[in-house]
Amino acid sequence: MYVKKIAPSLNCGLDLVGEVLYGKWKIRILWFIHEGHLRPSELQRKIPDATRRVLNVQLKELEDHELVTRTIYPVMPPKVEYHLTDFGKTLIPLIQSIGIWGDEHQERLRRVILKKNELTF
Amino acid sequence: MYVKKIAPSLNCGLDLVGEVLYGKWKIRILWFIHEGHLRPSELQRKIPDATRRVLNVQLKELEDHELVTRTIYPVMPPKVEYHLTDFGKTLIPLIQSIGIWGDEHQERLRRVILKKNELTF
DNA sequence: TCAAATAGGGATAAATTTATCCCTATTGCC
DNA sequence: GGCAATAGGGATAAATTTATCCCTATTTGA
Repeated sequence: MYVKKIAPSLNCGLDLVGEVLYGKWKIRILWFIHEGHLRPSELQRKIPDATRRVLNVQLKELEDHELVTRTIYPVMPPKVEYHLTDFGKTLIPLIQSIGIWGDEHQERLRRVILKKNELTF
Repeated sequence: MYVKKIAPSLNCGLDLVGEVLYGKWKIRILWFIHEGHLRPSELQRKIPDATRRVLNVQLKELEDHELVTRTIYPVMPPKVEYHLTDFGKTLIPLIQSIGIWGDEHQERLRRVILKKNELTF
């Protein structure tokens, strides 16, 4: 496991949120769990651009940060479900607002993002 | 300048938001500009944990993404001001909500973040 | 006259995050 | 019997992001 060398900034609310939500897929993971995609394999299908490995890593961090719980069912083949904690649920309205903002400004966002990258792909 | 090798995911609103807000200091930069800290040197004083260099880099990206404008005053010593664009201003309510959530859950966030890192520092 | 403030960029190193690859185990299905 | 689905972890490479260091220029003030 990677061990940090630089202490995080924890000065204000925004810093703290950054520490737990900063991760390429974390917000989407929380959203899809909220939508009822509870099992790792379902999440992977919903987020095909993320590798299985990185989903596991980020789920583990979300769990450590008490935003989700992990339940293991002792069956074979293995079955695991993630659920939002009450704490995690309090983030849903925020994530929803962010998603709505992104959807509303979709065309513009797509344009400015591609403009910056157009030489690349 | 760094050129990306992997195409970004641009499937949904959340993906798009991620592309423009993902950056260690971007949200805080937007917030402080909103608060009236318009000049690079002021921003640096507000965010001492970020280096001058990385602030410049992230401000440039925010400008490319049309969230802020950069105004150069032809005076000496140089004076530059950043302002939110109308587009950028539409993000402020979201950022405010995020900050409030972080402030409200400050103790808990601090605890879970430090728990994960306690072996490190 | 020298230091500090002002703004910013290039080159490179370091830190961090993601991706790739491979391995474990069990059950049901063809 | 072999293959897919299930869940996940270790080791390592690659990608990406941040940090460090140094350089340009000008004016004001000590």
